[in-house]
Amino acid sequence: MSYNFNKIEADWQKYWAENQTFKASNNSDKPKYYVLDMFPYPSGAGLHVGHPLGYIASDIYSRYKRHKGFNVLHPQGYDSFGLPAEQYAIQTGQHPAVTTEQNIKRYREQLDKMGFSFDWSREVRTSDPDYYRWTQWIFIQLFESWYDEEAQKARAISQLEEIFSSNGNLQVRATCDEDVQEFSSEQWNAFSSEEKQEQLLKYRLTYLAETEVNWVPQLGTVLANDEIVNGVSERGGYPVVRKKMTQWSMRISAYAERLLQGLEQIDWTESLKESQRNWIGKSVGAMVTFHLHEETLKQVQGDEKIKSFGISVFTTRPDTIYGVTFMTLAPEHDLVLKITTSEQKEEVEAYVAASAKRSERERMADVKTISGVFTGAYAEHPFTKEPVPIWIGDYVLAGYGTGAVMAVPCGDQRDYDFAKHFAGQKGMPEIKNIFQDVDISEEAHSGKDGTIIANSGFLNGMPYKKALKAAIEELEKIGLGKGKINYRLRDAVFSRQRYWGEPFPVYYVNGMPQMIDEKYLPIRLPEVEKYLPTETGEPPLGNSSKWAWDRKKNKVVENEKIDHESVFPLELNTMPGWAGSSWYLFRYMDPLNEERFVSPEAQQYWENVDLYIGGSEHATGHLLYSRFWTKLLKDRGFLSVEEPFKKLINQGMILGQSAFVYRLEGENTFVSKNLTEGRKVQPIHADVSLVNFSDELDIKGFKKWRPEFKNAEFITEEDGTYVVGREVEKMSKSKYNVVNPDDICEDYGADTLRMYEMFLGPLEQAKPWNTAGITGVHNFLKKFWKLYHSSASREEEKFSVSEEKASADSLKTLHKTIKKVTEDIETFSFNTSVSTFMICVNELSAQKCNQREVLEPLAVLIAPYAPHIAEELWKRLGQNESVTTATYPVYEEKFLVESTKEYPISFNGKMRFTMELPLDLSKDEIQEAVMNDDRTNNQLSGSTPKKIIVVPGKIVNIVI
RNA sequence: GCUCGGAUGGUGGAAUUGGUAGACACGUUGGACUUAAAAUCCAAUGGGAAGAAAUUCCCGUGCGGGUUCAAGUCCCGCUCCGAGUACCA
Repeated sequence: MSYNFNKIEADWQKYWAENQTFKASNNSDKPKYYVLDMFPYPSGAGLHVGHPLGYIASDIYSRYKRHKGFNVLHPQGYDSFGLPAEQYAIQTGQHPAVTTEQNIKRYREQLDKMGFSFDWSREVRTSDPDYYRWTQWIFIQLFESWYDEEAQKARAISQLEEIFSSNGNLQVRATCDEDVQEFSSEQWNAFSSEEKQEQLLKYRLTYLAETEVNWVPQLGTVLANDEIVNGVSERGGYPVVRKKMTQWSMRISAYAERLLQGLEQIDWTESLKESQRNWIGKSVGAMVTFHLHEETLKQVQGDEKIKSFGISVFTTRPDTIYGVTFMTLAPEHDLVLKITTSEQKEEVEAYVAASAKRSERERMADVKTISGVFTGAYAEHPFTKEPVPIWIGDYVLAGYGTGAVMAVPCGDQRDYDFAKHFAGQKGMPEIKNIFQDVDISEEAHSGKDGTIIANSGFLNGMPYKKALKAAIEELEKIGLGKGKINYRLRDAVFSRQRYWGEPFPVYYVNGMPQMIDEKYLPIRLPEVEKYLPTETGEPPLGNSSKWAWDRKKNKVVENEKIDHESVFPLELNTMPGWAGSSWYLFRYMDPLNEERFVSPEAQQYWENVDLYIGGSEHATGHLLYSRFWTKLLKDRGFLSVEEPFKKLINQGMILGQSAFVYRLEGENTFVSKNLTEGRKVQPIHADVSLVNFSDELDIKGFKKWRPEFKNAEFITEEDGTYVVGREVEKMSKSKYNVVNPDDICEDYGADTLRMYEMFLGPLEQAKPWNTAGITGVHNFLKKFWKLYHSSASREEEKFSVSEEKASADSLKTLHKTIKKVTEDIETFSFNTSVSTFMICVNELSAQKCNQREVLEPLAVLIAPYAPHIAEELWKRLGQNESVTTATYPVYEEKFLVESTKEYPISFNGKMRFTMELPLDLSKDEIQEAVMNDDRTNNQLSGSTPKKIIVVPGKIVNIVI
């Protein structure tokens, strides 16, 4: 029997399923290893060959670890809440749960065909109420937590209440809203319970607040910053506008420092860590208060707050404070209209109005244009007490720092450009230079090293570092500033005005949010007629007639029962896509637990993910949020680990090879690629399945493909073929370049697909898919199969393995292969191990090796890569148990010991010939042997070498 | 602009961390088997020059320098491509 991969693969997939071969146990004496893939969103299009790349790599590693004696957890599930199913529901009325279910079924079929060693008994789906019950529960934990900056951890909100009632909030160092008012214990205790709730909300790690959000009208929802790319929505590419809305937010900013520091402890790629560092955006500097100047104070008479607080700015360069030439406020800054003089009023108001109208996108697109207006107002320099003119300009962002900057043109290029642009105008003084011996006539001096501060009072003569420290100390002394660390990381908006997501376990009493007791979770998604927003503009859940909470009966009841006494309205928003994916890794550890999201025993056994494989597009979204939730759950005592993913590898994208046909403009005639020159043609995507390996189009198939091509004419090459153009693009339906893994499995088998995907190139690298190359891998597997079989005739192939001793050459080949493949797996260089297998099989075939001594370990060695063929051969070798239970072969040095070496002999660094010499020769002996060789004399042609370098075991180089 | 990657035959990609550049595969060409095709097997294949031939020589890892007996690999300066980020004070 020849290599019948379809049958073999179906048989073994069935065997694995029936025997639960890959079921992981939570009790084992073996060391544990947890391998996780980023779970997929089950889209309607199914999987294409790009998706499994990471799954194949993680599967190889999982299988390898099992052979190495580890108890491996390798689960899979679905991120099944999400926008596409809901958009589809809006168009067709089909319930998202129904389409999601169908898509999952299709995904599962596709995944099963590829022979993955997933423990499906642990499958999770984020849209399953038994799962999102715990997402809701975690939300409640966030609500019941505050961040204690003293202890650098989250604590229970009840402890905060105790502190308030005994000491007020004056001594509390917590991460909270900016506008918290100060209160004593007496004041706190006198608050009504509603007032108390209102205050606590400013401390909770998830809170309801009116924030400026990214609103996408076309999607009818808000999105978080990481879901916006280049000013448009990541999904769909719709424009984003700024809008103030009351939304749930996550106080992730509390964890900024720990999220940053934690990166040092984990084994992720440097580029990924760098993305997170940039996103967190730590800058160390100082807050400085500029009081308003006398003249300006008169103007804001009566506003005591402004009078005493002035304008605060954040700066990373307090050492340059004497270089402050002016100040700039963001146009949205609260103070702008209050301090503007009547003279400047008209101009300022016009500017504010104009910049409010500009969208984020416009502002971003147009960075070069410098604009701004003088307010007519002046602040007072904290040290010199001199007046400092106050400007507004939209290069200052309202959302970062305080929305105001002290402008030091001599040290900051943007301030410099602004100053130069408005030089000579009213309110723009000469640029102050406070750097010793530095020329600033052309540009600002932003360097720090070696710079000496001058013209700066007490800072004169100090280098950067010293001046920085001295300035902050002095500011603190006079009470006008203090050292401060600022982060770019914003709190994350957590509400979505969508249907297909987790409902919040929240109802409202007098507008104040209340958590539903965890006993009554899950709060299930209600049924709705329509998935669009309501006529009054409320989120889709507003369409439900049964969406109210009965506090006495503790259940969801009809809206008409709302009386605000015992029945209250429920939250209409749902949670964002990243809610369920922020903690799913822990659920796999204990997926059926009905008491907890994960039991402490299961979690402490599996700890966290040892190896995580997925795409780099989640760098600042999912990967940051799940780190945040893990830290919170650890702080609150529910987890024993600080980080979710110890090691992370990003797999590169597999790109499609689009095919193009060239249509003569305005005609239905297509010109073959090599004849397009000089003709006006339009390239059109053709389906890649209509093109063969030699880029020739199946003309008949093309005519049938789409009705408009039925009568198409073709100008072909001389031999009658039509050649298409090729281009590498992202794989997508609309480009007709999608290659389906099912078809590959059908034609070549899953083992071929698995090995070919690995063979394409390094895991992390993006690479184009080219089906043509797959025959190489397929032929390799056929040759591999033949090693274990004898063929008397073409049809008759019998299993045939000899029990005799293998030759030294064969053992050497085997052990060389074991060594290389093991090293490659450990370093995730799967592409080179496939080549190594090919070399091995080529060598063993040439040696006519068929000894069990070699072929048995070889079957185990290849099992992680090509599990089906390995199982079949293992069985034929007479084994009763699955090959997955076999121990990994051990490489033995003794088989590789060489006695001679083929020395490259080079002249002036260029290799001219090789010489086989015993390895135990000394330097001098080697030199002698080389110098006595005729070929050496030939190369020298009479001259004497200047120098001879001999590196025993490596090379000989003769310098002439 | 900044940050991080990358550039090697017709193609995908190897190269023990300074030591035989192009492993392995695809493609191409030639051959064997076959009535024929497919499949399979064998051989050649970085570019160029000389030779009947074995063979010999020159050029070659994006570009320009450098270090070294020896550079795809290390150093300096550029070009191009990709990813992330974007007025972050």
